Amino acid sequence: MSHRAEHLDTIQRELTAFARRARAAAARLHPELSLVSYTLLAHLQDQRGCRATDLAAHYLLDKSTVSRQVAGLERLGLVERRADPDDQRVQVLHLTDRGTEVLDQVAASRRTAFENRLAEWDETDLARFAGYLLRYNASGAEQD
Amino acid sequence: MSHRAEHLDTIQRELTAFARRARAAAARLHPELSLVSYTLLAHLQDQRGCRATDLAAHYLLDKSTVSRQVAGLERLGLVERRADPDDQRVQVLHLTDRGTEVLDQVAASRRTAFENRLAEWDETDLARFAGYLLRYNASGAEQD
DNA sequence: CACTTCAGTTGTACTATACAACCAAATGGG
DNA sequence: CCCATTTGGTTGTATAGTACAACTGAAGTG
Repeated sequence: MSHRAEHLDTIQRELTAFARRARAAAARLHPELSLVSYTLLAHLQDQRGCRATDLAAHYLLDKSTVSRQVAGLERLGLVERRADPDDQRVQVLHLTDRGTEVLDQVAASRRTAFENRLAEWDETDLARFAGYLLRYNASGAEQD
Repeated sequence: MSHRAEHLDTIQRELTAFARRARAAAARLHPELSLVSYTLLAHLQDQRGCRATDLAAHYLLDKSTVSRQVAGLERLGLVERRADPDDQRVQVLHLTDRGTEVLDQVAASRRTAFENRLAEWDETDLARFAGYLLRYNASGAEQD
């Protein structure tokens, strides 16, 4: 096998291994906020509110899935729905204060976990690794 | 925020985004073999057979989960159980010919997907990216 | 030989997810 | 202006993956 093919295989294998473990690991670290909930909240914070449909489109989830996730987050008091004056069908989703608080806390603890894990890496390697991940994800967002 | 912290945030965000999408993407590509089944089969091929308990330990899965996954793979005719002459409790799992065939086929198609996605990358970047992923996964396998 | 450990299965429950059917609001062409 | 279509969202139903706990049977150990 060529070097190139070996690298491709390694990348495939290691990304797969990571994907397999990530959800469970996130759940162990934060039983109160699944990986999906976390990303939805983070997106709401980022966008300063958006519609359920936007979340579904962005994360390639079915609208029913988003509907139920949002319902759960609302039940937990982390998200609130506001009417859109221009379109009565639309609910604009926003983080509540509590939602912001929980999200910040979970984000901080995740950040700490990453910091520990990557403590030995020098800045050059971190920068390159971050760059590669961005590049990888930006290439076929539609595929995986 | 320091550069270092920014890189850490990017890595966190991009790995999270990847993890969120990977399962669904794998399922779309191969409805007949989920990401989990695929990794279990690959492990069996790699190890030339092993016990259910080994799979559970290696992938941090509950033994009941593995038991059901294996049952499914056996039902599909991809895996067979052999008695361990030295220990009547143990079932040594092996790929069947059909299992090898299906695994090779799926692996090839996954490889093609990765090749397409990474077609523009030069070999140096591939090698570095592969190295970083290995290093990342090798640091806290127990965490995530 | 009795107690404990180990491999694996089964019962039960929960989460994430999809697809399809549905409802209500908005929009656009006759 | 009205009805057909589109759009945003919910609900019913089904499936997969997972965990935990209770259990069975075999192996090891005092």
